[in-house]
Amino acid sequence: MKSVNTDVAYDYIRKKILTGEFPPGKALMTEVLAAEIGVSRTPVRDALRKLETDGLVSIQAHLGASVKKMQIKEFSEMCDLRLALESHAAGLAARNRNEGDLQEIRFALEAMRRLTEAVIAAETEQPLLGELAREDARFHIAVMSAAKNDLMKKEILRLHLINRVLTVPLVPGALPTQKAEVDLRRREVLEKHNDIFEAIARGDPGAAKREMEFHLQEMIDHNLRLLTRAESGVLARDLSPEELAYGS
Amino acid sequence: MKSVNTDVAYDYIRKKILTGEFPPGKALMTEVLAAEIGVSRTPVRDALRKLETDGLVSIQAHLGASVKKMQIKEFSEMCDLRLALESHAAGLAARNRNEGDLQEIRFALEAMRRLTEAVIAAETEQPLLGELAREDARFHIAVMSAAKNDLMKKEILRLHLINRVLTVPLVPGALPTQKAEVDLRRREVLEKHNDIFEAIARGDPGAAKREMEFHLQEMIDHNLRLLTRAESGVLARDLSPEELAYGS
DNA sequence: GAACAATGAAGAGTGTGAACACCGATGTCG
DNA sequence: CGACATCGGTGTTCACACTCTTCATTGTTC
Repeated sequence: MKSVNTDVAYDYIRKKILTGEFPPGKALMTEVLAAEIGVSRTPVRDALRKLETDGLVSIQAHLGASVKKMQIKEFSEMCDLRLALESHAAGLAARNRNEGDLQEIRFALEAMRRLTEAVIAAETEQPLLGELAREDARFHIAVMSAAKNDLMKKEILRLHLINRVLTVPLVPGALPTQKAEVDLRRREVLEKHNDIFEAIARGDPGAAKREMEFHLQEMIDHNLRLLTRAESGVLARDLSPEELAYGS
Repeated sequence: MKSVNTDVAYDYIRKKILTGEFPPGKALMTEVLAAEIGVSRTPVRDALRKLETDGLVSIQAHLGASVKKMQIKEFSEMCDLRLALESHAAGLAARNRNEGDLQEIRFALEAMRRLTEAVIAAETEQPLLGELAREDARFHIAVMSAAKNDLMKKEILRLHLINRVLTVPLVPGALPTQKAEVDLRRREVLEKHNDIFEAIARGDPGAAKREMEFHLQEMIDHNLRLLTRAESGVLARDLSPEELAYGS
């Protein structure tokens, strides 16, 4: 299948969801969307169904579609899934990486280091935070690519996207914290990334897996703490080309 | 969505694929299927799309749908995915299992032990092999249930199904082997299952994970050996209720 | 003169669109 | 407070248009 109009509708709705323009819970009515996009209801229906399998949309018979809204439990389960997959991928990466993979990971890591210091130095962090998050994603994507398992990479990317739809709206200033504390955490995260990189670079699967596992577990705990407190506020960052390309 | 006719079509086609009646590579034409099932083409289309996301069907624009036919590489990647997920789930199971979970796992294990001995004793094994495979599946499903992560369970079940569509056709007598050799392997597999059970029972996540990892890796290697040699022969076993229910 | 490649038409099958049928929700009336 | 009617919206059907494939025919080259 993969027809033109269906793709147009799919890309359109998907982007709106990922940028936060369609917030979790928003009703997605085929007729409205069809008129908005300029196609018939059929390709919109197809697109929604595809988005459902991506995990971005939930659909109930005769009740319509809406942007997926996760419960804490479901979110936590999804994070655990990601932990299992991504740490395994890190182990594979340590085995299968080649020189190009290492370079890509190193680039992302260096960009993160530069941006982290810039963010810590700056007064107003907002614009740089988006960049930092993008480089973070680039790092993780590079690790997955180095694992040389396309199926796994695809699956992890899917989880990343779902993860973002839920966590991005929380980023701004959901939890009131000390800047010094946040800065410390930033440096720790950076060091963790460095540890992961080094384990992969020296070809130590066990260590790479453990480091990634530890890093993700920490991030998950952090996000869960945020989620249990905050519930509103919307701010989206730009997507990396690879993330945008996923599934299309 | 999830409407009646779509579900009917979905269940119909899915069952045909899983029982082997629609072998890998078979073309699935919407019009033919629609007439066969007694509904219109639209719900058939929807069903095929859903089956595509399940990984059982592949669809190309203007070329139609067909039962998924995997390359060795893709199969190997999928197995690795399953390894990552299922071993992680085994670790979780060791943490989260309750008495009921343990009992269910123990039941499946005892049934496997009984059937394994029966198969080894019997001359003509065929009918018992299906039962044994079913109990094997039941064992793994019980472990996943004990992990208390529905998302992960669903994902692993999905992989199990894809796995079966590809491996079941190979089972009969693809690889000519000594009966004594096969019997030895059967006992080893059984012992592995027992090790996994005991690790979960005594609440040792690390051991449970390692045992499951080892067991699956062995199974994967075995299947890959088979796959690289044989290519034909069809024999399907019955599905457990839970496997049949998956996704509906 | 034969073989192969290129081009055209025919056919099969899918993607799309608009109308109809059905279901669930909401509001009103008894 | 409950039952019923109305309405919004989806699921389904059917018909049409389009795309791709395939096969045959023709032209070209060895």
